[in-house]
Amino acid sequence: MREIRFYNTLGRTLETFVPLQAGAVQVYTCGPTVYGHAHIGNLRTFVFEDFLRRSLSYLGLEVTQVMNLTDVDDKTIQRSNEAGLSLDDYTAPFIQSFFEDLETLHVERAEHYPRATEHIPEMIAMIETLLEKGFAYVSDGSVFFRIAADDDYGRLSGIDLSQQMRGERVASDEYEKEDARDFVLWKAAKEGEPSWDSPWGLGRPGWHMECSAMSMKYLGESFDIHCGGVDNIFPHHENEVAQSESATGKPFVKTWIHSEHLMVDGAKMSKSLGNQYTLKELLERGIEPRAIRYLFVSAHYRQKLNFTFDSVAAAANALERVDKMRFRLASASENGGPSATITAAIERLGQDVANALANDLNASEALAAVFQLVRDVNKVIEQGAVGQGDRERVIAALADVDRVFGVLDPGDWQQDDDAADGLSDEAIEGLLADRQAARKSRDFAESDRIRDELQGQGILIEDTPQGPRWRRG
RNA sequence: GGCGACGUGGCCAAGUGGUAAGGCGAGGGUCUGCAAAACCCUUAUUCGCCGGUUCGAAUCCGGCCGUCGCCUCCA
Repeated sequence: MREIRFYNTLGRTLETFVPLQAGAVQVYTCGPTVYGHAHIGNLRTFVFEDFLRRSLSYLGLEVTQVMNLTDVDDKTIQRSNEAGLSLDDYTAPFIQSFFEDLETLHVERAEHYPRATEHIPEMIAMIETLLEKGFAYVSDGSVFFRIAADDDYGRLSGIDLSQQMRGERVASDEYEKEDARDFVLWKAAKEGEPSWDSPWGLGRPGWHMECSAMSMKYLGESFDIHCGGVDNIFPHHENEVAQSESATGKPFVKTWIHSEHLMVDGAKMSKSLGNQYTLKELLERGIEPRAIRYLFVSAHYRQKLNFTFDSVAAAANALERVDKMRFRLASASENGGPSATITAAIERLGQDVANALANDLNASEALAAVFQLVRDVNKVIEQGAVGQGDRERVIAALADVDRVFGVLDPGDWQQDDDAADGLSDEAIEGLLADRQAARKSRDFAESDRIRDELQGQGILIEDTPQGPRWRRG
């Protein structure tokens, strides 16, 4: 098996990745908090995690992925109250919307999507363990993690809180903490809030606790990879490490992989700038989900990616380059045996893609390999040297690497209504025949009229020495 | 203030000590009735700036300039 290297936030180095169990890999990915529709920044992260999942699988590992749904926290509670709905009724449409977005962007399903509200007993059990071991304390019906008891707190994020806040004893909100640095594991219920019964009275879990308890339930006390956006490094993931390792005495996560943020027009997305697009808003503006996925996948995950309408347009054009090669190939005639050039190009593609992915998911290099194939195949087509079985072999090679990218086959992204409206194949063939007749009699006004008519219907025509070809654009 | 990331052609972007991938865009050519498509060629002697290490640096070290992120619940 090829050596896989990842950049581990824990230690901030590129290191060889060796799964805890040979041949299998466990991945926990922080999911959405379902108080609203996901914005495209959230979706970049989810698409990246999908890319990671597909890459691991492509490299021969069996993946078990868990993505949590945070369906109880300050925001979900506040907004459900404002809406006059129960927590479940309030979050349900956003959960549905989240899954629709994933589907639109062809994100593969994770193995588990645990919901916080369905794992309260596991969280309570873990908090009890922390209390028993002296890593937590109860205060006014809430439970806090005692950071002073955790020697290596700050290992993941590199933040040294002792310099900043130790001993200040700040009362945060209405909760009383021993130390300003301490974070909440269990929040006592306030008036009118949804709550669960616990040894400390009615309340609800803290956010960090949700992820620790659910990841351990599905992946065990120690597992391979934990992902999330960079903003989660501190405090969320730092706190997960603290509470998890304090509870079990074992290493929690081997490799932490964090993806950078999506920017919009060069700025961080924010409500005030009005650049917090949802996927549905972009679709309404006529942007193809396929181009969005390509854009997200084409940049390195640890690099900020600037989303602009120009950049999605460029992404769409890049995809078109692959589509056009496919199109030309499909109508190329076979001459002689398999092309040695194509054999070599296919061999090289597989190697280059796998190597690029194994090197900290270098998507740009992997895609460069795809375009290398496109160039090589184009040349063979141009030379009329496409041989027996070459067309199928190239399509199969593309399909093989597309297990990772999930964008290369336009057929996968066809709108249902595409074939329904517009001209039938037979009608198009008929018009093309008319056009050929007009061309033959040098009636170019007529032939151009037919071409324009077809183009008006979204049918693209290409004339070749072997005759015209067409496709739906 | 603390911690961290980044600055590569018109735009996007790879590169982890050996002499600048790839995509978009642009220009020229071939082909074509004209287009379109494709193919070929061109588009960074240079990688923010200044020093240093080295036979050799975009890649390592130091300084400076600039952009950005995190610093208690935002992917």
